[in-house]
Amino acid sequence: MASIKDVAAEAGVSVATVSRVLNDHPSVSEDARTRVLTAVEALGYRPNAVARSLRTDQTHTLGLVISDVMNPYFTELARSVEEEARALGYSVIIGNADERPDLQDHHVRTLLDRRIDGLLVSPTDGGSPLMLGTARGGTPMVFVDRWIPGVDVPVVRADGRAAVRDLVAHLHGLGHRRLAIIAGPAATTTGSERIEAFREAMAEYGLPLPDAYIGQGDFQAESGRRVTEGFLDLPEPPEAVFATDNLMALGALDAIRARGLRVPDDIALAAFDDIRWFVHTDPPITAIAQPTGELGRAAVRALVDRIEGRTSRSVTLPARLVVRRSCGEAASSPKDLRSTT
Amino acid sequence: MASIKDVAAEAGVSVATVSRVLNDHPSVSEDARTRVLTAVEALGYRPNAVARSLRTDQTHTLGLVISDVMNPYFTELARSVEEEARALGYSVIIGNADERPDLQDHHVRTLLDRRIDGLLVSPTDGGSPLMLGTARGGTPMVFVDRWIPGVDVPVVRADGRAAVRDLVAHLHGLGHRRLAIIAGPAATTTGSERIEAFREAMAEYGLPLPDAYIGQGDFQAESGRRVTEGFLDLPEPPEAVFATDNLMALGALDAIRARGLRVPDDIALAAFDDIRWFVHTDPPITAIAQPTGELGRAAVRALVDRIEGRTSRSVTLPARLVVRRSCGEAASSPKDLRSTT
DNA sequence: GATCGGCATGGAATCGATTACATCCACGCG
DNA sequence: CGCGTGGATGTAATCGATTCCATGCCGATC
Repeated sequence: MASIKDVAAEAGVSVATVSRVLNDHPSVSEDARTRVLTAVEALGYRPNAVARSLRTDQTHTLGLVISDVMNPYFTELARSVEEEARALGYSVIIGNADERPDLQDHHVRTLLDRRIDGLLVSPTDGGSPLMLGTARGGTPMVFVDRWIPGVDVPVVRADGRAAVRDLVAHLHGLGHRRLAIIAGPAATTTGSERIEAFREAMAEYGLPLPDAYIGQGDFQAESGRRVTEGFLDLPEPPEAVFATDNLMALGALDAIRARGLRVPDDIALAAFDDIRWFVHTDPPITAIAQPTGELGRAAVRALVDRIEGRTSRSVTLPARLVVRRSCGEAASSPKDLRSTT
Repeated sequence: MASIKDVAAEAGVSVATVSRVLNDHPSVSEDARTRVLTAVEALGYRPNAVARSLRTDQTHTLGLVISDVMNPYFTELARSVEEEARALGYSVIIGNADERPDLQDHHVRTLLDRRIDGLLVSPTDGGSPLMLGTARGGTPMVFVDRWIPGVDVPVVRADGRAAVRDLVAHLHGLGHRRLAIIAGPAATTTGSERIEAFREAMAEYGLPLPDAYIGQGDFQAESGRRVTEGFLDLPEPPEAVFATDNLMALGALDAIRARGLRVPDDIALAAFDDIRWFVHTDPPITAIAQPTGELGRAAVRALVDRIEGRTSRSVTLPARLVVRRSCGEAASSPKDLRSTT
């Protein structure tokens, strides 16, 4: 592979001049510029990003550590992050933590070893020493979706509180009184926030929320199935189940099907995170939709602001309830049959 | 951030000795080793991967250029690639081409600029000059899922030919005679292979395949919708539609729903690529399943073999038909209600 | 006691870029 | 005509590692 030295030799100038042309420094003669560009073309020269990074201490790369790539919500997030980053001249390296703190640490470490310019994290847990150290240690960082309390890092997320209240209102309006929830890990902010919002909304409607109706999941499908089976085994099973993420909703659906029960006739189901497949499930699933793409883009903008020395602030966007048929009584208009992209 | 020089100073040895300890070179005294390790610990030193890469000309990084991350099939592929790579000591940088040749080229170029050790590609098209040049230029490379004919690069893929024949047999057995196909781009090998296999199978069963029943899609949901609308507008619409990827199947489902038609009563539907959501759609969709995880792992092994100087060969694994209810007449056993992971 | 082999270690070159500093030259002005 | 100014260019230091080569020392061998 041709190096800058080869280009310099070919063009009959020094490497400094080549470098100046490449970084369009003002003081280069027109003659030198064309000679260099011709040589670049002739040799098919491409600057070595590794060498450049070593010298400039910038990699133009962002790290994205995500809780679970197989979760369509995070896939979409990752996609929008990459798009916005590309638009701003950055590449993205994605690390999939698979909801495992050890894997999360592994990815943070290798990303730091690679000297990424900034880190976007959706933390799986309350914060390992490594994560906390990184946040304090000056690496530009932004939390997206989930965050770690007590750490001075901007957070870009959706607030589902109002939407959860709308959901409870919706269920209440349909006559459901015994509502159960499949919660996410308490160590995650989204996990605790969603159940808290649910609790408050239940209280608001004067509905009891017995412990038996609070199932502990881990944001993976299998836990949704397990918890739902527990609900169905109760002497008095709930009339509605609210899964706090889409994968657990999928697991819940599995469990309900396995018993030969029907949604929503036998039991209602709703989910946090709206994904396009929910339109096509049997029945279409009522869900709380986050502005996923906007979240990803805002997170990148906040991070790049930080990297490039500007200040950046936290961003909170609203989530909204999308009513479909899984809680009973179809919505009046047929609009919900459309995909929600 | 502490550098090797700081460690050397702290330990009272030269940088050479520090480097030897870190790369556990045999000839280092026990004394020096412990002094260095203590210093490393004390300073929280981590080697700078950028500098190391510049010197050794190895990044321990693989590039993965994928046609479309939002496609669950590729998401799963990416996940298994990352897992196997991690097990072998490599990181992965994913580039999402979004089925766009220009984006694909963009990612190949930036990956090469970063001097990745090897490239895994699922090409969107027949091969840009850049892609062909890279393949010829000695960068270790492996094609996965799709490939470019006439290029000397190992291919890791699934062979769907037998499964497509099984599908046609299945449809024929259910009494369907007018079968239509939503094909992928002819420029992709999977696109052309699938339609060819379908054609052969149709011939085998003595079924005609008029041009009107061959729709041209692009592996994205929207094209599946458009093509299916065309089918439904025909004076004699098909009795069954075979979408050659999961997103186009989703689009087809949209189109069918929009007309108020029902699957499989009014029209049968089958898809290439089995994804876990197909179990939960209304109705569950009959699909051809690829051994996705195994493909990803095999591809990484082949690539790493190449990188590390061993020889590597192409791998072809079989795909298989998973019968559900979308083509009519439920399968006899209820086994298909399980998730296929 | 001189020579030799081998181990531990340090000095310095190197990878491919960027960039501070020095140099040179042309031009304009007093 | 001499000097200052500024633009174009080259030399060399630098980033943080790895690694070749030279050196010094120790014990073994003759």
